[in-house]
Amino acid sequence: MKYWLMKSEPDAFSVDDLAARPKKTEPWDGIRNYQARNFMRDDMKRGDLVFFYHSSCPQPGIAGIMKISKTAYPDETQFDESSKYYDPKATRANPRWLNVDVTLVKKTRLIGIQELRSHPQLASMQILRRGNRLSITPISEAEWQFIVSLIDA
DNA sequence: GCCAACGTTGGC
DNA sequence: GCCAACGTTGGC
Repeated sequence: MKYWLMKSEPDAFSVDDLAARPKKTEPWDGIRNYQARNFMRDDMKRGDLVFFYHSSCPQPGIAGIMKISKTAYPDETQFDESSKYYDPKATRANPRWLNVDVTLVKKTRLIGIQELRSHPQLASMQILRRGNRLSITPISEAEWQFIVSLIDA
């Protein structure tokens, strides 16, 4: 079992949006970065735990905990010409992009990026590195446990 | 709105 | 296969 952090702009899709979905479950679609796709394809398993991170917003930070409820399968939006995620080079026979399904475990208090930065135990988190743009990053077990302890504090 | 970082594209 | 140009991300 692994731990992850996945970013979303809350204007587009927030933790409250996920909470409102049937079964609190949604495909995590629209990933158009190969490294992030490969994490989903190669490393994510059912039951893996994920921090839901709000980015590009007034209060960036961790806002919830999710779990992976379905492993990677082709992202429908790549075939949809009306979608902003449409990819003309993708075909059903040869899909380029994948998504997993995520299910909300719980909303958390917002752990802001400033709070995350204030803890030396978290200094090596990829999300805190300058210029980090990767929307899916692995989290170590120690980092996971530490952040969970912050949530409960 | 600024700007640093970095992935992608395309000409050669 | 190199690398400059360009586009996007995301914190501030």
